[in-house]
Amino acid sequence: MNTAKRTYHHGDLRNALLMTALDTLVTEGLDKVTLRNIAKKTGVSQAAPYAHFKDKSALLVEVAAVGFSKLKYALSSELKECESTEEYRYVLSNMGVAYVEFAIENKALFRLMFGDVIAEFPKSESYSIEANAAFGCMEGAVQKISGVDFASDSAWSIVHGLASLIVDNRIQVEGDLKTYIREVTKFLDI
Amino acid sequence: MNTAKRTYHHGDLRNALLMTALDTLVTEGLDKVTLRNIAKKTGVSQAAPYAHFKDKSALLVEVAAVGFSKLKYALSSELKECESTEEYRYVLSNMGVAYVEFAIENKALFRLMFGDVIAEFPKSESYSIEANAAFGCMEGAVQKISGVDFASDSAWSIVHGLASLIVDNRIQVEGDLKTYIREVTKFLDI
DNA sequence: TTTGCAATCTTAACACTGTAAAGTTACTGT
DNA sequence: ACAGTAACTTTACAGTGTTAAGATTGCAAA
Repeated sequence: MNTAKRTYHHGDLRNALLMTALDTLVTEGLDKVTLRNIAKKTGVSQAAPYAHFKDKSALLVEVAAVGFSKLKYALSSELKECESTEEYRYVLSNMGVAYVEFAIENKALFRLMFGDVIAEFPKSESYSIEANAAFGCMEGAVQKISGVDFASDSAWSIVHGLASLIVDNRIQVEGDLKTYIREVTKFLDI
Repeated sequence: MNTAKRTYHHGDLRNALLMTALDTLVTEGLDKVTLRNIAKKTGVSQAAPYAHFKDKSALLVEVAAVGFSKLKYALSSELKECESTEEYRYVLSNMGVAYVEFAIENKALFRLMFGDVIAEFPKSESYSIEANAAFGCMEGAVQKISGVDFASDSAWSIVHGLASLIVDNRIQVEGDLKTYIREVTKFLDI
C-alpha cells in the first residue's frame, strides 16, 4: 500500500486512515469499511485507529466531511457570473444535474453523507463546515433568482429527493440522465 | 411477551418475528434489531428465524414492506373525490404533508424503507407491491392535476427530499411543521 | 545531552453479531 | 401407524467494535 518504510510511529496515521476508508467505501462499499480492515490496509494494528478517532462513527463522520467537500466542489464548478435571471436559472439547473450526478457516481459516499449511520451521531466541526458550505453553494444560486423564504430549501429538497430515489433504486432512469433530471426539476418554479 | 404457552412449534413464528422486529425498530432503533435479540424477544432460539427468512436482510425487507403499507394508508387517507383541479391541488398538498409527517413520526422505519440496508438487496414480492402502491397513490393524485410526464416523479422527489433532509437532521424545522411543509412544496408547479 | 513524560502503537481479551451444521421435536399426509 | 418433512434447538465459527495493559518512540524540559 505504502512504499515508505514504516516506523513504529506512522506520522500521518489519522489522514492515512481517512484516505483508506474513503477509498474502500467508494471502491468496495460500506460493508468493507470495518475498522479492522481499514487498519490492516493502512498497515497498522486493529486498535491503532482509536488513538485518532473516538470510535468508528467518528471516522465515518470525517469521511462524510470529505464527501461534502467534494460535493461543494462539484456544485461550485457550475457557479459563474451571469447577466440575467434567466441565465442564473440555467446555472441552478446545472447545479441540480451536478448534484444528482454526484450522488449516482458516489452512491456509497452519498448514502454515508446523509444516511442513518451518521444521522444520530454528533457531528464534527469539519463536517458541519463542509456540509453547510455545500448547501450554501446552492442557496447562493437560488438567491440570484428569488429572495423568497424557503426557496432554497425547496430547491435542495427536489434535487436531494431525486438523487436519493435514484441512488436507493426506487427510480430507474432510462434514457439520457441529464435530460431526465432537467425534466423533473423543471417543475420547480422559484 | 406472549402469554400463550409455547409449544415446540410456534405456529405463527414468521409473523411474530416480523411484528417484534417492527416494534423493536420503532421503539428502540435499528441497532437493537439483531436477529438474536428479535428471536429472544419472540421467545425462540437464535437460529429459528432461518426457517422463515433467508437471512437478516430478508427479514428487514419484509419489515420495510409493512412500512410501505402504512405509508400507503397514510397517503390514501388524504385522497377523495373533488370537483375542481384546485381542490385536487389541495389534496396533493395534504399528501405531501402526510408523507413528511409519516417520515418524522417513523424515522427509523422510514430510513429502513429507503436506506442502504435494503437498497442493494433483492426485493421481495410484497415489498414491491406495497412500495409501488404507496407511490401509485401519489401518482394518482398528480394525474388529477397534470398529465405531463415526470410530474409525479417531480412531486415525489420534492416531498421525499424534504422528508429525508429533516429525518437525517440536515434541516431543522422551527415553527409549525405543517405550514413549513406547505411553504416548501408550494414552489412545485405541476 | 540526558531524562522523563505523553502520545502513539501493539497485543490480548471480551461481548456481541450473522450464519451454518447437526441433531431433536412434532405436525401432516398416507 | 408410521414415515417424511418442516420447524425448532444446540453448538460452533469467523468476524465485528471496543477496552485494558503494555511496548515504543518523539519531544520538551532539565
